[in-house]
Amino acid sequence: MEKYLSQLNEAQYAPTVQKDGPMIIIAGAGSGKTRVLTYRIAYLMNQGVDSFNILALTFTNKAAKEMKGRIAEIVGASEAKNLWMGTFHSVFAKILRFEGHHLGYPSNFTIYDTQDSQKLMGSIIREMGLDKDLYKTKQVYSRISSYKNSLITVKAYFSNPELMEADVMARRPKMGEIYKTYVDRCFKAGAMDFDDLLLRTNELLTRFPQVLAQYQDKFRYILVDEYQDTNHSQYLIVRALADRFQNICVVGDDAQSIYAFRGANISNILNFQKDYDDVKMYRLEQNYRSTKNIVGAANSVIEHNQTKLEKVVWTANDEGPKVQVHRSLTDGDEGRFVASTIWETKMNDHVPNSDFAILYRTNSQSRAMEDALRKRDIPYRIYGGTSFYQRKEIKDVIAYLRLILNSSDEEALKRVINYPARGIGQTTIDRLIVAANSSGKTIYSLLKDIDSVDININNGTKNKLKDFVTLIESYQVMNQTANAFDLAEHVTKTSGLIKEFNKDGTPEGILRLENVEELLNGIKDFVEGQLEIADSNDNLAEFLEDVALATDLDGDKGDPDHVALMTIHSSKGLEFSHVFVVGLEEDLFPSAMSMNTRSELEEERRLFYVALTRAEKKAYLTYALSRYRWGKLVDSEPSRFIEEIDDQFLDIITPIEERRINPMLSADIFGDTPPNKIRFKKAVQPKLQKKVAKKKEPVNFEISAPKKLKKASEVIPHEDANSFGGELAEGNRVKHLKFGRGEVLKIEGKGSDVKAEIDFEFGGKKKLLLRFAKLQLIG
DNA sequence: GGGAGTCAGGTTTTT
DNA sequence: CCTGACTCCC
Repeated sequence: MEKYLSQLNEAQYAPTVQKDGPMIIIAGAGSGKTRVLTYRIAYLMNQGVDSFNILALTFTNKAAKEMKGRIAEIVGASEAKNLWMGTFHSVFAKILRFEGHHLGYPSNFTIYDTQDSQKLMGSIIREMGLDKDLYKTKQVYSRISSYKNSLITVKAYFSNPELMEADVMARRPKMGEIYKTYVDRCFKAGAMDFDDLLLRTNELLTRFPQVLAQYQDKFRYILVDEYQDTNHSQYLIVRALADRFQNICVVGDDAQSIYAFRGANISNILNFQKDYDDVKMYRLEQNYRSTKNIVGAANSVIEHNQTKLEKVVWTANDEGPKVQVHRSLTDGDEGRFVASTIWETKMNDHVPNSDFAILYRTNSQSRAMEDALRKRDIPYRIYGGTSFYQRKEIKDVIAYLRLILNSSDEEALKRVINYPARGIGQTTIDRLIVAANSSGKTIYSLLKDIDSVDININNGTKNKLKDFVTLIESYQVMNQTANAFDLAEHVTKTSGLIKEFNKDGTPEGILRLENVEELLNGIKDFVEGQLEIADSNDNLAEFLEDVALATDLDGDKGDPDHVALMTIHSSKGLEFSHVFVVGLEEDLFPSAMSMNTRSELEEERRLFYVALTRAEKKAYLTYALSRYRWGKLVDSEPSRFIEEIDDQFLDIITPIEERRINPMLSADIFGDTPPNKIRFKKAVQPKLQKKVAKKKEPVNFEISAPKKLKKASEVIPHEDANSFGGELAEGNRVKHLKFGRGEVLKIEGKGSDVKAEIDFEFGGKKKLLLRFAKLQLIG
């Protein structure tokens, strides 16, 4: 243990070895807070605290897993195993499995994900006959979610005239009724949504003092990471649990609070000192991660925020290269710049792919990056976005499993009752829902006894429903003895799912089958992993819970040497030696949706701060003058955040090729106006933009279906015939009007069909038909 | 009831 | 551009 403690600096050491009492650690980016948390837990155990008595709440399950691994190295794996570590959602889901019966939930309750919740709300809105344009599912969802996260139950809602008034003013007078129906339906389905996992925990701890006492006694030492991103519901859980022993350690950085949109309340961290007596406050201000230039740039940005705790993040690290700002013409060019920079850096510095991260504001930006990376054969992985478990085919399989485990699960039932098609149509389902609502029974229980239900369904359909029940029941019988893997495999084969996916021989269909296969492998791994721990057959429930709460960050499979692509939100807590923050444009970052209030804008700024401080050695900030949005090329302006960075930390680059193409740009960039103050938009000539727009196409050239090949020919300049004959050879250096200089990598084809694959400095690798390409040999 | 074809509408960010 | 909801015909 001593050996580990000696690795800490003074500021880190003090909070690590403060065993008891409430404490807050304000930890600047890169200041080693994970290390403090890890060693602190090890230290507690070393001081005789039972590992069963420690609860650590992290932001991702991956972070928990990693931390557990580190702790295991120090105190031994068998001890570390007993620690309760994980996200709020996963930890309290586990507790609710044990204790949910107090609240009337079965232990095998389903966890509804966002999609399930929204579908249910959508159908409630439809059933109530409300105007779906007025009651937009997503808006209703976020409204209800925010009630829940603020602990406004249905009852509290109806006893709060102000809330009801607000919804009436928003022309949604039926909000309360939707809320009530939604909650009832979830309950009847034996389902909790994400917010319920916290809300119901609060309910449990409030209504059942003996349960509270039990868990207070269990969790004598509580640690909360990323405290700045806790919402009110989470805050109350922590307060309740920590109330007895007050051994509560929270770690966070107000400057990195980026989850207000899902109810995170920055005042939780700002007011922590008022919540407990005699709070010890520690500050970690030395950054070990990044260079002076990166830290300086990040500091100068966050300076612009009004709401913040005073804190000076500094570093003793090298100055390092300046933060590079790069302008591109389009998002496609931006991608190519990033890809070619990665490629060059790899060549020059011999660094692995995993040293690079590309961070963006919205998931949709990944596309252009992917295309460019693929063209350069740079391995990458996208984190977040539509995660594996959200794919339709995966959700289909999961829905069967959910229904087997909890036949009240309405959303699962609706998903699979007629998929694959078995002659049970919407009309039948609607009638069943009506009958279920009026009788207070679940749909499945009606189905089980369909003959005695007075319902307008013909006998043919009734038989189909009976067959469906028989099918599910046969699975349920199997589940009593078989393990989750065998069951899942059996289900995919016998339900007709595999057949359904097989039906279309398209590449997408094959991909779907592969995904299902991957899911089955995942279940197998899980089952085998579980077998080591416990010999229970009841691992299906646990698997489904993991799936529901899994983040894409959690499982790191495949070749670990890849470039990481993710949203800035997902990148929180991670670090990379080279970081590209792309799409730094007004309306994109800061997002157009977040510029209405100062606090929204400040959150965007904190988000930018998070992005920048992920970088250890070098950061690139890129933006494009125009970008494809909904398939249309849209002009954009550089983000205000670039301007906000102190010039001394920046290195503003304009690609040579761009200057050559458009002299006006170079006039701007080297003119008297400070480069980062220029709005470049007007300097771009419309004509140029059109040409650039066409360049978007080759992106699809190699990777897409054959039908798109035709389009690619439009891209290759063919106004004039080729200026030179067949003397082009591999290794030649050539010059192209648009793509600049390049090296010929390969020549293929013959006659009028000779193609050359050329790696251009501006535009990357391209295959050009020599017949059309205007190439010029250069020395 | 099912399937193919059409059309509007949607992008912040996630457990 | 892509997805899902809707419509129309078998």
